[in-house]
Amino acid sequence: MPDTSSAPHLFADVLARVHAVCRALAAEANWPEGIDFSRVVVEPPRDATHGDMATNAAMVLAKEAKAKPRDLAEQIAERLRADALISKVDVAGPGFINLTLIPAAWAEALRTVLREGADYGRVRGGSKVNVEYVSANPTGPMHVGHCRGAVFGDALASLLQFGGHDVTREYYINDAGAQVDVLGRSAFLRYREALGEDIGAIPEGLYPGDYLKPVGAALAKEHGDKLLAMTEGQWLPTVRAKAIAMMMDEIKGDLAALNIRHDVFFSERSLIEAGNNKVAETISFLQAKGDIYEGRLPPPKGAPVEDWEDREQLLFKATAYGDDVDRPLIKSDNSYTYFASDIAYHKNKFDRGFAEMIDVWGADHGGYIKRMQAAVKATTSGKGALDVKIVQLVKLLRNGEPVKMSKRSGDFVTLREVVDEVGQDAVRFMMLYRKNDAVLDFDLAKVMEQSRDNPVFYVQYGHARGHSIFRNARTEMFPELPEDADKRIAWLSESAVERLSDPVELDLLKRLAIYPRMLEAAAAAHEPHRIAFYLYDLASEFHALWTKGRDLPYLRFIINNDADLTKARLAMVQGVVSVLASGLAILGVHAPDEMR
RNA sequence: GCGCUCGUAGCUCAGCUGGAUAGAGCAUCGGAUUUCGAUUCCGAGGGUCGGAGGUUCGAAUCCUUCCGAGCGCGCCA
Repeated sequence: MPDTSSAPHLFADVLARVHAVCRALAAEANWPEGIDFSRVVVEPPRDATHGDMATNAAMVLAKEAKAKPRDLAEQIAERLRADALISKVDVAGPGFINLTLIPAAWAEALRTVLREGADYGRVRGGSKVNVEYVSANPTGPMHVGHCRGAVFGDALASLLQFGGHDVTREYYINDAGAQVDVLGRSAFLRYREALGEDIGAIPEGLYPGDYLKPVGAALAKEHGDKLLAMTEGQWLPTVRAKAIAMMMDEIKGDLAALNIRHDVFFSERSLIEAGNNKVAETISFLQAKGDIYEGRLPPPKGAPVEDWEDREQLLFKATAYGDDVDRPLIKSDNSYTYFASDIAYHKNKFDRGFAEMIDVWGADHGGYIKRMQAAVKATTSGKGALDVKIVQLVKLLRNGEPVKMSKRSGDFVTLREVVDEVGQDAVRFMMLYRKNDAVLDFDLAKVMEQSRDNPVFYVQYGHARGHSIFRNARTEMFPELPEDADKRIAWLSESAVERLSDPVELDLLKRLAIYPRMLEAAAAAHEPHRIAFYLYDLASEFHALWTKGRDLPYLRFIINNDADLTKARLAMVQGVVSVLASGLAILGVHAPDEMR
């Protein structure tokens, strides 16, 4: 269980009070044992006129308490009225209990934001989680298609980390299949080229990209012409290994351009090393459990398979764990299927202590989820849980027109080209400004706009505007306002935040108070996009308040004849700045002090 | 044929794991507006939440079934 006590915030506080009231009632009225109170939630009501918070306690508990929801609501409401933090309690609709908090509660919420600083909303002491993402084949540089999964996985990992989990970011290197052999042969061609040979056009079936030229050159430098005298069986392991290593360096460079780093790079090949064959081990493990048998499969129904051969083969009983058909583990040439090593890989994750695993895959792997989850169930006896997050396609556009071809590689647009053009912040934010399972339009021109239409700009500008206000306050009123964040926060913590009483100010404070709750929900649902939307809303509200000050001078942040109020408002601005910075940090997007 | 994902305002999308009268931004229409840093603010119209059933106090959300779109469908990874 995560230790939420280390992350105090208003919603958790009020929820605890509601729980306490319910438990007290349960004890007095002799409700049955073992009632599940976890369904009781405290949330902001959809309609703000209903109050600050609402709880469903009465409706959720009515059945077990053998009471009518409205009656039970009245009982709970009566006790909540005695709470000093709550100024007004109403029962409404089918049994909602609407709560209005005393204004000081919001001032206190702001104090919490300032006191916690960068840790506001953070939870400590959660479970171990393995997040596997990117895992692009080491056969070339990353292309745009990889961007989304990379950014999504990275942000999800950060979100879970902030939510208290002990997160390992992992990359699975597919360095064992046929395509790395193709990579090796392609590199060998470049090696001959580097030795001066005219290789002509790259044959069909090999990788044509220029990015393999440096591999050829490196091989030539390292081995001279020695490899030329060998048979393919002799040079392939060497050439392949070199090419994979150099491609991984290339990929790591691409990831670095997006500010992404992994803790573990796990080699598929390492699973089938002689003397330590994890795949064989895993198959025996499953065999002992009775999850493997020799059998035949019906031919696939869809696109006809030309060389279909009905044969007896080694099958994993995936249907016993929720899959639609049983899955083969060994190919006709006696090597393992990709699935077989993937089972071993996920079992290995579990054996390393990860009961919780998250994989981030592209949309084209959707059909693979069931079998993998079946495999995890089987290899962990149901103790491991695998959540697979599918990221949908990204449609790359420029001013609404599809961008297909690349200047550099010819057939695909590389990740670098996109990052170089619009910057990592824009790429990261926009990749997260959509649910992962919805198709995303990414318009290269739009994300460069400096306007409200561009969420990246709008949110970052919110942060910059906060700092701009600090700079103005410094020259106009408080030369002593510290530049250093920690010192500034300490200085502002001394302010009379109770002076913040205008409804629009309180709305902003309420928005800040929701942040930890939003993070909790986003982490539980594995949905980092919620942060992006929250930040956009927060920035909008902040910009709106700023704009109001244009017409209504009393709402400006800097009030020349009222130092106390100004300081309180600066504290509020700091609250906004802190939360924007916190959220952007989780998304891996910079929070600039000024826009240039 | 089967599986997975999606379907919400004219467009692009949210909707806090079942809550109250379904929201926001563009766009449209009507008003206001030279700004502590960048054309902003207020208001209005606009919906069979793809269709039809079901589950219960209550459904955009869960179940069933159709319709439509995308992806996938032994030995590729």
